[in-house]
This record gives sequence, C-alpha cells and structure tokens, in this order.
Amino acid sequence: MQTVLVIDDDSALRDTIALMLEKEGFRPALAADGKSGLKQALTLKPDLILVDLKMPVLSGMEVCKQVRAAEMKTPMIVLSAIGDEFDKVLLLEIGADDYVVKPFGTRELLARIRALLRRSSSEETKVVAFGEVEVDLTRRVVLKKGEDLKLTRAEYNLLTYFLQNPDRPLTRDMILNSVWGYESFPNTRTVDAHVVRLRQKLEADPNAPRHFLTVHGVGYRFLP
Amino acid sequence: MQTVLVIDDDSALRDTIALMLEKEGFRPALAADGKSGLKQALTLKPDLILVDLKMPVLSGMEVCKQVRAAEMKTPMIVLSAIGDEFDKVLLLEIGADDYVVKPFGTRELLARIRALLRRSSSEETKVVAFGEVEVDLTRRVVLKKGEDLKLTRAEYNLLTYFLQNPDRPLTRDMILNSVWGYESFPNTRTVDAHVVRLRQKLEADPNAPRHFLTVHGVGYRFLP
DNA sequence: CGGAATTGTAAAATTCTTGTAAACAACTCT
DNA sequence: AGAGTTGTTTACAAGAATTTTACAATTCCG
Repeated sequence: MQTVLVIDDDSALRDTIALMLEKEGFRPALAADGKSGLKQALTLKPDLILVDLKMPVLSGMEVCKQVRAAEMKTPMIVLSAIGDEFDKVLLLEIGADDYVVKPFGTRELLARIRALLRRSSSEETKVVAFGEVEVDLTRRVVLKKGEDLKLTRAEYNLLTYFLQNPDRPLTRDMILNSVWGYESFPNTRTVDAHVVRLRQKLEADPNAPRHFLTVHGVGYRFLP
Repeated sequence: MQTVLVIDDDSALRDTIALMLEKEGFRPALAADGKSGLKQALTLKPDLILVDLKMPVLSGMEVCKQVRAAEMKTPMIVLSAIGDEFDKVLLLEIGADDYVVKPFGTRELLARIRALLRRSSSEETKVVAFGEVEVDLTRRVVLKKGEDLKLTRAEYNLLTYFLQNPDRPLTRDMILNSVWGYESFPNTRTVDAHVVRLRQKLEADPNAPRHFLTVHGVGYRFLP
C-alpha cells in the first residue's frame, strides 16, 4: 500500500483528504505544519507528498525545497488557495511536480495523485539482458534479437527465477518450491520439461546451451 | 464555441447571465430547475455548468452529485445566495469546482468561468486515441470512426483504466481493485465479461483483438 | 567398457484458463 | 409497479498450458 503524506494547516481539509485517500486504498499520513511535515517526509519516506502552499512556520515552498535538498525524489503536489499568488514556474523549478488550486474536487486531486504516482513509478523500467535476449520485467515482455517472444506463465516464472539466481546451482526441489510454490507437487521432471522449452526459445543453439546449463546429478544453473 | 449550462430558478438572473455569456462568446443553455438541468447536463455535455444552490425539486448540491456520479468531469460553479448556509468543504467534496456568492458582478463570474475553463481544459482535456477509437476523457465520450459510441459506466471505467496502464500486464485482481474498488467483491470472471464487451464495441475485429490482449494465465494487456 | 543413473525430448494425457452466451440480479427511469 | 438498462454470475465449449509418460541419449564411475 502506498503512503501519501498530507501537510496542511487546515484540519478540515486534511481530514477530508485523508478520508478520501483511505477510501481509495492509500495510507494517509498527516502533518499540520511545514516543520513537522518535513520531518515526517524525511523519516517516513512516503510515496507522495501533498503540501499546502501557505502555512505558518515553514511554507510549502520551503518544504519542497528542503525535501529536494535531501535528495529525495518523492513526487510532490502543492495545494494552493484560489487567492494565493504563486508562480507556477518557480514552484516547479524548486521541485514540485504538480499543483492543484483550491477549491478542488477530490476526484481531480485523486486523478493527479494517481497520474503522478504512475509517472514516477513507471520511470524505473527494469530490463535485464543476457546473450541475445532482453527481459523487460515491468512489461513482462521477452525479446530475442529484438523480436517479441511469447512465454507461457510457467516459462516466464522459471525464467525470472533463474534471473534472480544467476550462476549458482539450483536443485529441482529448490526450483519447484520457489517457482511452483509449496502448494503444488508436480513431478520433478516437470522442471526438466520447462527448461527444455526455455532453451528452445531462448538459446541461440538449444543443443549447446550457454545460459541454461545442467549440473549433472544436481539440477540447473543459469549463466547470464 | 463553448457551451455553458445555467441552472437557476430565478429567470431574471438566468437571462442576465445568458446575455452576458452570449456577449462574451459563449453559447448559453438554460434550465429553470435542477431536474431538467441535470438532464441537459447529461445529454448536452456542456463545457461548464453554473448551478444555483437553492432550487426546488433538485438542489444544486444534488445536481453536482449526480453529474459526478455519471462520471462527468465538467467543471461546475455553484451559485449561492448570501444568506444560504452551505458547507464549502462538502460542496467541493461532492464535486463542485468553485462557488460564487450572490450578489456577484458579471465581471467576477466571468473571470471565474474563464479561470475554471482554462484550468480544466489546459490540464484535463485529453483525447486519447488508438486504432480507430478516440476517447475524450473530459466529456466521457468515446468515438469509433468518428461515431459516438455508447459505453456503460463499468465499460468506460475499465477502458480508462486500460488507457492509464498501457502496455503492461494487468491481473484481474489489479483491475478489480482499481476499477471496482475495494468495497465490492465481484467474481474475477466479471472482468472477462466486460473485456469481451469492450472488444466487441471497440475492436475492429473482436475475434482478433489488437488492443485488448489477453495474457494467458496472467490477465489482460492494453496496447494503444 | 558396461551398466545404472540421470537427463533430453516429443507426444499423450490432464488440468487450467478463457470466450461467450444466457440466466439472473440490481438498478433507473418513467 | 414495471419496462428497460446495466452489472454479475454461471455454465459450458474451445483452446492453451502444464504435467506426465515413454523412450532415447548422455553421463558417471567402477
């Protein structure tokens, strides 16, 4: 579950937002002023920060600045009242990612939150490569020589397990437990069958595997 | 030209506003009570709605609520008389975007209208397209080959979820949680049923889907 | 080298998953 | 209340994936 830190001195608004967040599956964290908000931002490491622009002690602007000064990349949305004068450009320059003008609909705020979370999370696309194969873990796509390769669920799961445990011998039982789980008890030969198919699909020469090696009497070993 | 729907039981005020709107280059649409106003809001799909708070039959509050319940994001400004008691937070919570207290100058109202239109158009007018389909997120309108397509609420919600998460496998559980929310627990097969309908309505060839793909053993993937 | 154990592999057998229509339930609007 | 929508569940056929099986090929080690 993702944590959203709400920093606002208006307790009514704070609670409204918190309620909405909870209802939508987020974990809200609340702070009534900039100072404590900043402290929570640094210790709690929330997934997103909502911060009011006008606050006593430490303004939203200051909070943004300091969060960024701490090398945190947490996405931040600034809330500003309709009368507030504020410079969008400056706001974004110091590190805010978006701003919403009060009064706003909760629906809009939520949309912004979701959009921002998606934007900042999708930036970390993990792509692992070995031989002539590329594996995109976020998109669950496997490419061989740039060509889209179709893997079944079991094949894909087995592949990711190998990727996570490179260069070490893995017994069939270990593989079964990790990939198939403790609930199902297939024959250990099942593993072999799937390894064969992975080799056929991913190896340049399936008859002389260079990545999915067998360790005779033990199991298999993956070599990137 | 942008259409502004004015819902107010005071005919004098209605006409004044209509006149002003016309002069300023908007197309006014008028409704004398909440019920007919709501109907017009849903059928006419105006660019902005001005709605009086106190009205016979259906209050402005109710109108706001129902417009939002229909998943329309049309910006709404609530007009309230100076004596009216009203809860700002509640108002905004149910979906209003701004409010103006009567008596107000036409100049002020116009400024609010412009500001709101600017805000919601510059940041929310998103038309996403894929294949021969266009989706206008602000108006909640879906076109296929330029023709208006009728999607039910669930269908539309599912579609927007897909649009927001392109090119990545989405499990039925993820879809249920995001589109249906945590409160309802429909069968996961419900997702399939709706995907089928989306394919039937949106795919050029529903039997060979090119956008709503199934990822066997995992779920679905939307490809723009 | 020879034989037992282990592994590779295709194909059969089985189990799962999905598409789809139709029944059913819930909700809206009149 | 009832007609019409919309949403959900169910049932079953079709298809895909997984597991098992059988046998060939390979490896190991005395």
